[in-house]
Amino acid sequence: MPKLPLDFYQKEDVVSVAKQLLGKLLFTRINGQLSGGIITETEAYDGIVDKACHAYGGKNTNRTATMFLGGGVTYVYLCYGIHHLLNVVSGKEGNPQAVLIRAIEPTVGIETMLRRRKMEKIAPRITAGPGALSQALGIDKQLNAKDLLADEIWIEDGNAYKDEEIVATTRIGVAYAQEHALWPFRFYIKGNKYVSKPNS
DNA sequence: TTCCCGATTTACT
DNA sequence: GTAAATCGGGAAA
Repeated sequence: MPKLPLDFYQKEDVVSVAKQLLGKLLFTRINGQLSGGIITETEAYDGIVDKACHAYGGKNTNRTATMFLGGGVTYVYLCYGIHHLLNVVSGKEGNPQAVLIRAIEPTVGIETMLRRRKMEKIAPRITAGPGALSQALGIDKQLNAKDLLADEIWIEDGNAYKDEEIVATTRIGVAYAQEHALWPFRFYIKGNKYVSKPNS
């Protein structure tokens, strides 16, 4: 499958990008180890107007500078001192929008993922959840601000899902964002097992 | 420089 | 169901 083109990421509508990323194929090649799978769950972070977004209010710091880049690069950061979270930056340069990749369904390099996660057997929890997904794919801060059209981490075209096959609900872990925590910016594929929280 | 806290996961009680 | 792990960013001083 071909990689997604730059203009896919540079659309200004981050919610639409988040929905379209469902069913696409995310891959990493770390130290020659290829692994990846189908994106099953995403969340949108809508730049300066979104209290849950790190760049809310136009906050541009060492960390958030990555989100101000043009769409088509990664934004990886450490959360709770333990977990690396993978985002895809979208929108035009200067507009700090991003899509958090929360879960994938593994298709390639499953042995590699099992080893990284110290698991013996495949189970949905291997890549269901943003911290778990990053660990399985070998993602850490070294992969921040990488070009998604290069050969270290990239996304290929795949399935497109219709609205009725997508569930839209509230984001997770952003209660501090007050009323914005209620925005239905989390999307996942209906019925898929590789989703970070129990379907409801 | 100090202090507080997080876009989470996992191991316990 | 609840809590501990763990470190770097960001705001205050």
